[in-house]
Amino acid sequence: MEKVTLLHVAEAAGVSVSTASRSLTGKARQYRIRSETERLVREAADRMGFEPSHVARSLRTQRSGLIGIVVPDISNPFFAAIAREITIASEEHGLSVILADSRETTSREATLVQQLQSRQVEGLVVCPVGETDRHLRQLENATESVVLVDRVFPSLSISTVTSDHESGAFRATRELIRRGHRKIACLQGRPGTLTNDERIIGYKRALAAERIAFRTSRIAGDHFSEDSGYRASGQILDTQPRCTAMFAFNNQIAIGALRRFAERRLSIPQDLSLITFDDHPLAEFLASPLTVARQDAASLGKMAAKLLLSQRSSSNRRRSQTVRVPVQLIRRQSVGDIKSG
Amino acid sequence: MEKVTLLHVAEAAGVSVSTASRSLTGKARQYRIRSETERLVREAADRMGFEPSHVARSLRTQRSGLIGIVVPDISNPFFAAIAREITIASEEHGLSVILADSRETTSREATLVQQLQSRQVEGLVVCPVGETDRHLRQLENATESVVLVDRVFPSLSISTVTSDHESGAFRATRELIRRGHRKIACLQGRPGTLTNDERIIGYKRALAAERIAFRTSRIAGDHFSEDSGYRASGQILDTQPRCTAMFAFNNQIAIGALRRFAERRLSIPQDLSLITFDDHPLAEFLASPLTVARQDAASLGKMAAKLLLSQRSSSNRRRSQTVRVPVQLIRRQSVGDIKSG
DNA sequence: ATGAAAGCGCTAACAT
DNA sequence: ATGTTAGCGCTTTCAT
Repeated sequence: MEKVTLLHVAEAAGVSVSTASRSLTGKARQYRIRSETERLVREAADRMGFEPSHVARSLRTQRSGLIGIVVPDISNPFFAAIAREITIASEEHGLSVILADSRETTSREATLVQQLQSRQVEGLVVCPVGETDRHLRQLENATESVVLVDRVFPSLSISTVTSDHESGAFRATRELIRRGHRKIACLQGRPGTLTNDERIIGYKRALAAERIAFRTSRIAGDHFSEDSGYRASGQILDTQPRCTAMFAFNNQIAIGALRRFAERRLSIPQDLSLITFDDHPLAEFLASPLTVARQDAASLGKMAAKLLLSQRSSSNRRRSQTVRVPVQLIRRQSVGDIKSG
Repeated sequence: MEKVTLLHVAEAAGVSVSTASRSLTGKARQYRIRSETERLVREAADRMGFEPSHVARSLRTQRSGLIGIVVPDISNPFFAAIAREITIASEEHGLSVILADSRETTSREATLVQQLQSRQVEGLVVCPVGETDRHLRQLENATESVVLVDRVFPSLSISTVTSDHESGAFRATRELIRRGHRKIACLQGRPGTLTNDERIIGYKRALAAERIAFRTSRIAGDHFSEDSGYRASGQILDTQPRCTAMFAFNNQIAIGALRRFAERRLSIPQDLSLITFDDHPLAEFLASPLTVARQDAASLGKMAAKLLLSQRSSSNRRRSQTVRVPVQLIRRQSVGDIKSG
């Protein structure tokens, strides 16, 4: 099955490549192609199973019709939801999406971004690993439009959209405090990332508001992963036995903690309260339905798409915008009351 | 920021494009480029921020270094796991992956496959919606290597990998029967798909083995979706009140059923038993940890990658292979005993 | 109403 | 050890 090119179709239809091209790309009217001729070309193309080469077209037009998305973990429902919204919006604009998973690895993220760029993507959405922004600096003056989502870098002059992490964490922590908890541990994600550090700030602010001392020893964990959640919760259990509540900084971390609690036969909220950043489709059906600070992933995705597509068309490319999306506290049953005193 | 091409780099380094190309693509040795020259080119490229155009390269070499994956729903952990394994294996072979989500829509699937083909992908893995195979027939004699996964079409001469659905469903149903259930409903997926229909066969075979009559009225549902699971479970509850167990044909359907049960204040397994096809990372932490017929998504992905990559290199392109992956029954607590009599 | 031809950026014969 | 050039398949300007 050798490939059929436009030239083959043109020959079969007895016309030139230009006429063939114009007939097949809907420019027949514009170029006053006889409708009879157009029909001939279309039929030939169909008959021969012609598939235009997007590669050649992209090279010629300098447009790929492609949007690139890079996420740290596509199996995390949070990122899947973001990617989905961007995909839907892009398709509405006749663009297709290519999705890449950096697997929480900065070097892979750098490679993927480069690859996407050299595929001529017209837009690029990156949910960065967040560790460092060195490899993203070049995006500041990229030809394609770029949006950073979630673990963004405010120092870069690139449009960003992320949740209001500080306020979300503040409210989550305050919820715990209101229910009588004073010794609250954080199962954090990757330190140094905006999302992690802002959540820490929110947590501290809530403690301070109630004059509860902050203790470094109540913070554990190093990645936004199930494994980190598992290790961190074990560490807290071992070293801070008087903690009555834990605050998991994302859904993966929460799963790790859940695994640890199950292993130690600890039940929630009787033995320990748990509050989590990020909701999950199954969160309400868990043995103890999770109380969460819910990020609106769909809104994050929609906003990212909006910025991306508006930058693409209009001239406000160089104006980098910043969007914050509110976080919603959803009370379920994983937080219990502590009798004061 | 106009784009820097190889020509610019070559000029800056004071060499020809060919020398520049060879220096940058690691062919310096092969072409006996002076290492001094090579360094010059590399430095110029770095300094100027040269990004080679993959598009031009693909057009010239007729190779894209791209593998395409199409799945019906990337936010389903089952498909995410498959995609991940294929991605990992592909990257090991220096290929990058472009992932597309058909959102359970055949027409979108057809478009995506076409798009990927015209981007010159060297390999294509499709997890079809499964409704019809018309749009996939042309893949039988495609130039790139193709593998179908999950809801495959055995009638096509394309390599396929899928689970042993019949045996999985047989064992799931038998488990229910052994625990004393006789009136067992199926919350099915999309009828007509291989995975659905083979599971129905397994279910019927298990009933027959115990001389339990099969009733069409105990089958409900029409899609592999949460919504279908929600509707189907409602229908069964309303029309088949004496059913003591339900068999959900995938994890999404199970979530829908869970939602329905919660709404009706039905608890599992006290009021009703539930068994599910597909495991889920959170399945064990649910209020009633799910007993499941677990598909080995990682193996499915690995096998698909293996077939894909072996077809690509070797000459056994035209030999289409079929792989079946075993399904494992995992007993947790969502299935309870019914006293006989 | 259609054709010829240039050229997108790269690689790889084929020269030196 | 390096340069020249053809050409991948398409779109589009410029002719006619």
